[in-house]
Formats: sequence, structure tokens, C-alpha cells
Amino acid sequence: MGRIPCCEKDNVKRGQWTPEEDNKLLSYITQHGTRNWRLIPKNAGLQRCGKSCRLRWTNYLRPDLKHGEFTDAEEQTIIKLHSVVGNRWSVIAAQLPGRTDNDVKNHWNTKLKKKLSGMGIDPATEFRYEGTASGYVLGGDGDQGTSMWSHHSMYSGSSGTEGGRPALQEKGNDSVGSSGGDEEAEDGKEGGKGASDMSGLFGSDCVLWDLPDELTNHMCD
DNA sequence: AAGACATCCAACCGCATAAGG
DNA sequence: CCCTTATGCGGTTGGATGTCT
Repeated sequence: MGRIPCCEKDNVKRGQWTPEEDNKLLSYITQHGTRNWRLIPKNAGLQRCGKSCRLRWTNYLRPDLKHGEFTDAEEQTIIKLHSVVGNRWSVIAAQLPGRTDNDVKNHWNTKLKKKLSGMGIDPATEFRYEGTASGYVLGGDGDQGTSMWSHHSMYSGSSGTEGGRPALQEKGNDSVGSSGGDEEAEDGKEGGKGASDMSGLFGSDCVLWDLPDELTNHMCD
């Protein structure tokens, strides 16, 4: 079925962004915000698709982004949250200030998956089979002393979104990071994305981890 | 030194859904 | 309420860079 392309591919540039393009986008958004992604490339004088601009902004240009290595604490958070929400990168990223869903996803796929596999943990479930009657436990990472995890993965193994996505209401919140150059820092306004969506996931046997209070509270409510 | 292979990350694609008319 | 459009999300890809042989 003819799905309308997000933009006419003919007059649209693709591939790596140049520093000039970055500058144009950055200065336009700084002045005008991110009201309408369709108009932004046109008004900013960019031969790019709005979608591409949005991605560039959210994943790279946003001033509140961190670009360096993931810290151990961040990795722990990702692993823990992944065991709960599965591949819902935006939910996980919402708990990591300065990180984007793309960042988290890439980091997971390139580093953490291997790390977990190397520890004998199935990255899809974060379970390690101990070979005892006690069954599965969430794997610990030796030097980090994370073996205290003992939680059952309530929502995991959904390596694809198709069919695996629970009926969480994720939308309806303000669009993340799209409120413009003068936007409030996304991380500060939790209650929005992610956290609020988790409430339905956690029933009676909620286990507290050392997650951010905000999230934990939502989980265990 | 050079080619092959592996890894990483930015960007793209297409679907789902919210928002607006 | 239905239809169209815009946006957000997750999966995937491709190119740049690093490492090995």
C-alpha cells in the first residue's frame, strides 16, 4: 500500500551530516525550537528530510547529550531495566541523563550483549542458569557485585517489538526532546515518558533494585 | 605494508500511534 | 467518528575505523 514517504527522496540529501549542516540545524533550532520537523529543513536551508533532522538533533546535536563512554553505573542501569522492559530503548534511555535511545541500543547490541554472553547470561532474558533447583537467577557481574539481583524478568525476551510489545501507553506524553532549543531538559521532567509507563508492569511481587527512586516508585505502586 | 576481517556508531526504514481537521 | 498527517520508536544497514594476519 502506498505509504507516503516522509519526504520526496529526490531533492533530499542522505548520509553523513557535514559540519555546515549541523551548524545550520543547530542555529535554526536554537532560535526557533523544534515545532515542526517538516518545516525545519526547509526553513533552515537544509536539503534534508525532517525525520533526518529530528534524528540528528536528538541523537547528536542536543546540548544536553553526553558523548563519552558509558559508566559502570549506566551499564548496570541498562541491564537491569532491560531485564524488565526488554528492548524499550526509549524507556531505558529516559533513565539515563544525556543518553539517547539510539545510544543505549547501540551500546547494548555492541557491548553489553557480548558482556552478558561472556558471563554465561542469556542477553535476551538476563537469566543465568545455575544448574540448581533454585533455577534461574539474574546474572551478576563479578566485580560489580550485582549478584543480588534475583528478579524474574517480567517483560523481556521481546527481541522484536512485533507481537512482543505490551499494551503500555507510551504515547500521549509530550514528545521527547522535541520541545525545542529552549526546551527543558528532558531528564528532569520524568513523570513523562518511560517511568510513568512502567506502573502497569509491576504487580505484587515488585522487587526493589537500586534504581532511581522515581522509577522504583512507579514500578512498585 | 597491505589486505581481510571485526567492531562500532550514525543514519535510514517502516510501522504504530497520537494529534488535528 | 473517520481520515490524514506528523512524530516517535525499534530494527536494521552501511560506512568509517581499528585490529589481526
